[in-house]
Amino acid sequence: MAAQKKDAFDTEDIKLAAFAKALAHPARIAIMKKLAEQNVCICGEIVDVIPLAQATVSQHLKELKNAGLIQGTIEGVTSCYCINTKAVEGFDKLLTKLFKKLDKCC
Amino acid sequence: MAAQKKDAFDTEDIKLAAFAKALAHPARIAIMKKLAEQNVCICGEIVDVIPLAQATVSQHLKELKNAGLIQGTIEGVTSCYCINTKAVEGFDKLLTKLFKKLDKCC
DNA sequence: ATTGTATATCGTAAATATACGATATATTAA
DNA sequence: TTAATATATCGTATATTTACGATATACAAT
Repeated sequence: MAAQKKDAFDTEDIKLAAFAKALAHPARIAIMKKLAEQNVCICGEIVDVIPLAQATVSQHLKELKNAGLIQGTIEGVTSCYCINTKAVEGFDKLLTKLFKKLDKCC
Repeated sequence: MAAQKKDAFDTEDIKLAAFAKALAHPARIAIMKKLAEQNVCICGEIVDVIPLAQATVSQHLKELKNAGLIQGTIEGVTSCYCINTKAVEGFDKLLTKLFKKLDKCC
């Protein structure tokens, strides 16, 4: 029985694609790196490092947050972001699984 | 000396984002998986497995090709695609580097 | 109370992505 | 040669993304 045309995508593929989409912009990669470097959650120094307007950076932060890759909490007048390790691990897991498949091939 | 605002993104971040973008759609994840499963390069059976019109699948294939993740060659009336292992390895390398950073944090 | 600062959100313009039917192209089969 | 088949490309509609300035919000400092 060969693989048949389905009427929808696998949930796993959708999840992985969503994670990939979250990283599909250099600004968001740079944000993740910055958050990792800082080790502890940092706030809007991110804006100072990303070559985009404050509003745009805020938008990118929101997208990473929506994807679950980062968390944000308000601390007084500032906003603190940090990496959501759990989610990143989930992402890593899905990717490793994919790459393992890819390695077996060709 | 703190990190300063740059006028552009890191080349590496741009590269990684482009790879991520290539996988930022469930159809393209599914295509990669299918190509990996088939082990050898396969042709348009992909169309039979992806829940999208032939033209749309062709478009997604083109994007994966443009990103360098797959290669395509014409074999008579059919078209054969296969995974570009070199590129996938490059992607994996960049990602591993990123995730290593992320793991150190929080 | 007023001012300043950090950040999010709004409104919006422009670019890109997604999807599909229709069509073009190229090869094989009859 | 003609017909059938596989696939790419075109044209196009719609949705989403990206970016920015302007504005709102909310706290801190004066």
